[in-house]
Amino acid sequence: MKMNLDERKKKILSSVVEDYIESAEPVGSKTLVEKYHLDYSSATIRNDMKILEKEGYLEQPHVSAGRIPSTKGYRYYVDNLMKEKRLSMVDIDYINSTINGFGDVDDIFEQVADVVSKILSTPTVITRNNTDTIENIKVVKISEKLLLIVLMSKNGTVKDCIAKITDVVEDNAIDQMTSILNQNLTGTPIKELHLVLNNIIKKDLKAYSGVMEEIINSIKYEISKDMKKLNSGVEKILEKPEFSDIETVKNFINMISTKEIIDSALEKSNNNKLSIVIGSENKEVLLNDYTVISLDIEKDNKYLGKLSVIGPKRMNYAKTISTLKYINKKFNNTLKLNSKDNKVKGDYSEKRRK
Amino acid sequence: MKMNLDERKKKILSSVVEDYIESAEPVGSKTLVEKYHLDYSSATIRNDMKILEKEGYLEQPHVSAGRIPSTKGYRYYVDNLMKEKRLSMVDIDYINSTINGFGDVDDIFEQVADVVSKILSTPTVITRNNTDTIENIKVVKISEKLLLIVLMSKNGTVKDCIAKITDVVEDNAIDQMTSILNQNLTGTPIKELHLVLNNIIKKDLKAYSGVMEEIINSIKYEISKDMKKLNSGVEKILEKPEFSDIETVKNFINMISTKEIIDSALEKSNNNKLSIVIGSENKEVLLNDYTVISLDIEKDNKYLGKLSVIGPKRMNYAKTISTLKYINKKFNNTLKLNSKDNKVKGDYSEKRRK
DNA sequence: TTTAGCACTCAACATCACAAAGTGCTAAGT
DNA sequence: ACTTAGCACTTTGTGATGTTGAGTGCTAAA
Repeated sequence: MKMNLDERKKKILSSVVEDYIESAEPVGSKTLVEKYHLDYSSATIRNDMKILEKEGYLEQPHVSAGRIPSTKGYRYYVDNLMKEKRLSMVDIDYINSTINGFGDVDDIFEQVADVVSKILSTPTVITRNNTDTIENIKVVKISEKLLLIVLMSKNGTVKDCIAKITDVVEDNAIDQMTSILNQNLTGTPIKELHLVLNNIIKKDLKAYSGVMEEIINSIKYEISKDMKKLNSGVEKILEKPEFSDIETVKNFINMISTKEIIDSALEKSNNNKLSIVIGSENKEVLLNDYTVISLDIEKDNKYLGKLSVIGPKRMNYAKTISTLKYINKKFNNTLKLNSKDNKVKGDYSEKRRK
Repeated sequence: MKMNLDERKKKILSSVVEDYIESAEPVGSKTLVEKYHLDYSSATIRNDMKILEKEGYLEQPHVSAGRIPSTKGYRYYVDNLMKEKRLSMVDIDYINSTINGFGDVDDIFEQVADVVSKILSTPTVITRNNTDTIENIKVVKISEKLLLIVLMSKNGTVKDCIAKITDVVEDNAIDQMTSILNQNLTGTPIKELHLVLNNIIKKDLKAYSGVMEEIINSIKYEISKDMKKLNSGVEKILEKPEFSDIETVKNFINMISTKEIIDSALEKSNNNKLSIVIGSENKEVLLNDYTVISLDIEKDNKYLGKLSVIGPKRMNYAKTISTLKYINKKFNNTLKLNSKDNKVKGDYSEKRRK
């Protein structure tokens, strides 16, 4: 049930939001008249601001201060008032020169997170989708006592780990183990791998159990590494004026260091590819002063993971959104480039999918 | 030219350091008499403290405050007065249950850094030695369009990366490339790999240049990833009272986010395996309020890297040192365990060393 | 419906006084 | 010659008080 604001109120709300995003100071009626060329007197603006406050779009820190946007105010601004902004050439160049397509999907995620963090001066978090499934496993003997195990996932991530073995293993034993692993694990979601591995060791592989146990333990260790990665950018966000209070800083650092909070922040909240969760829209109370903007990364309609930006409610929504939209395009191109190569000159991707 | 302190002065200095480490408050003469059972009046203590201050062991924040240790004071304490403390059973258990020996040397470094960070509530930094040399390279075809390149180093680190290729490559071409890579790269220090790779591509490998270029680019990307890794623990250190000032917090976060500063902090400063650099002994000015304690990790007299702890000057030296010493032992056992296995039942390590 | 004018409120800052902690020095004690 | 009691002195921290300035809400007039 959204109130229909008249044009003047929209202009006022939008100006308050934009001024506050820029200055971090409560915005007064006089500032608005002077800076935003509203053709009304400050008294008129004041009346409207009062109404906007009653309707819940604005808040007043105290009676003799200007107004700041409420969560509802930011929401209205983002949904109805904000003008899309083109990303600057500098930023575009920076993105293009940094995303180089080396490495697997994981590596590209990290490169992207790093770029975004730099452009927006804000911490970013990568969440990889753990519903990804195992596509193929290879075991390679790299020396007498070391096996390299390579796990390829359906969505193009390659994980690998080293198993140290104590017994001498014949090449054909390795081949057999590899094929048994593949028979059992192909199609298994990575997050269930743990269970399936335990079953294998009990059921099928008594014969090789010594070596197999090493292999399985190594895989377990590898997949236990976290799928979420905080890409710092913390040092920059601390320069913003909302972090002039020591408690805020500590709470923030604590928050982004706490896995559970980040988990909850990044729960999928709607079906948009670009999700914006503002202030108190966050379920997690500690996040109520922050905004989390997440971009879902997909490939061939498969969800690969997401890239999230965490900042104060007073973040530059327009720039953040245009950056993420550009990144999305870039990401698709980088991934598609890989696929196209495969389709044109060989058939890695088809093969993987069959 | 170290002044010889008499017993009473030693006791006073040691008590001031220990009380200040515990309380973070300047220590007064009365506190010393009461809490540390010095059998002298506060006036006597005051006289001695004055002398200790004149000699540079103590400082006074202002005239009506107690004393705090100077860098020289901490140094004297660490070198002459500190009593070694056994690590608690809880901590020992925690270390033993966490360091599991999975993964390669890199992984073990990370596990160790994580444990130390938790036990000491302090940020830790891992520095891997980049004078390590390439021992062996393998190229494995993991699908039509993906090659896995495995780099094994002399000191037991395994790095690997994926190369996406566009041309079909025969198995024997891969074998040839592998052997050319090995001929050229074996013995090359990792930090010079970059240059050598450029030479190879110019000189030897025109024939495979397309594929080879992909391989080489992937290797370059992989080795460009940083050898230093900050293992957070920042959230805990911020709770310490020295971080009640907002500027201190920001400077600290900035400092540990700045690669160059960390680099300089970790420069080898002496020949001890356990190096302790206190406050203004740090070359880097921004580190003058902090102490960096680093443990060199070696295997068979080869320097593998180091594990460093960064904290306020007022850190718990005794506990930090005993933790690191225990970690050193643990680390050696874990590495030796690997070697022993190899010696007893096969010969991976000898082979690698020949 | 808009606006000028004005009384009112509140945060932020400065000023002041005072208590608490701890020193340095002097003079007396051992 | 060393130790100590006693006391004046210094400085920080805290709370009380006053002042300033920004910005509002309301009233009454346009």
